[in-house]
Amino acid sequence: MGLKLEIKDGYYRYIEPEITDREYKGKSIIEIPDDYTVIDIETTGYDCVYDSIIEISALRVRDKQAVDSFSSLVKPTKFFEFGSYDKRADEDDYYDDSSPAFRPLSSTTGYYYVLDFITKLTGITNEMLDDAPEPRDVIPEFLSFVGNDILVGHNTNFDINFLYDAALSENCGTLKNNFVDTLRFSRKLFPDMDHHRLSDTAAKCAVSYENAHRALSDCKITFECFEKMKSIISERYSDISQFKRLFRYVGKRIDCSTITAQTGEFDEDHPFYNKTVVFTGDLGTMSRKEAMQLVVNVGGLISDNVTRKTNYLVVGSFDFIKSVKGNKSTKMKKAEELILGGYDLKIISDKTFFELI
DNA sequence: TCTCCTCGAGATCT
DNA sequence: CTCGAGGAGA
Repeated sequence: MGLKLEIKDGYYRYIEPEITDREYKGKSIIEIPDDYTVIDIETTGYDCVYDSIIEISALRVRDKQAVDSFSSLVKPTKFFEFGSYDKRADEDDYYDDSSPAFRPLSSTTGYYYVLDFITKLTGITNEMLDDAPEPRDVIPEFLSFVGNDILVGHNTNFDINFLYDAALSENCGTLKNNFVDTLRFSRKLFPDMDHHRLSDTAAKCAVSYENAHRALSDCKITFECFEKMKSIISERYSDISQFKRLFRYVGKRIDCSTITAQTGEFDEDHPFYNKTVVFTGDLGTMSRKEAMQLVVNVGGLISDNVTRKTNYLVVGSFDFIKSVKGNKSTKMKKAEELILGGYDLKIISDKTFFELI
């Protein structure tokens, strides 16, 4: 969000989006440490290129207990020219000219830090930020407070990116810490929940959500949620490796054997009756599973791979499948070989398939 | 059957 | 960002 312009030396200029690879950034890890530091920031918006950090907090935890905290407002590095265009101007919530928070920061400079909806959300006003410490002072303090701890937060990647970039631009060290994301934990532990926002997770964990949306409050909420989730993990799994397995990469496939006919009677003259059909590529309007179901419903057989038993290869589009070499998939090449070898196999387009079915 | 890759869809952070 | 779907290759 925010305008793509920055005021410098009395002029404004457009900010070029910088592409940073954040090469020293830590990894999102699945661990349940008893010693760690919870972090949270408030910002002027979602976009770390156009928005600024306005508050940083951290809560140090030792042996499952909160033992120390850090919290500071931060003077924004980017700001808006008063009255300048913003794409969200049409949305009522974002502007309220009568609100004191909307007043320009200074009548002489005529720009402001936070839009009204951020003040409504966090309670942080332009006036508060006018007196806030500079990032060149806050960022080093923050980095020294967290040290080498594992960082914990809800969707922490958001915070880490802002903080990493801030450390980079203030030239005061690098945020290399690995981090644990309570959002990922919440999704795996409570898969039935519709949403896994911090508020939802707190409700599920019976943690008070009062005073939310100030950085230190959110650290405390996140801390309590994390400890609660840790105890649920200990109850539910005999060791952490079982829990970690939930996050393990699994190449999920449609299990053909689970797709069975929804009717008992088949038309034995149907072109797919008792024929083995294999799909390759994207069918567009229909998912592969649905297409397989149609085949089985007319008495056909389905399989994942082209073999000598295959009778039809249905070819969808490869437009968005970059891993296909030279416009032909392995299944297609194999089918062509088999046809040359005299097997009863036809390659048909998805369009033909839908006509036949 | 397993792993790695790429893509799109959907969700979360302020 | 994460995750699922699906192609490729071992």
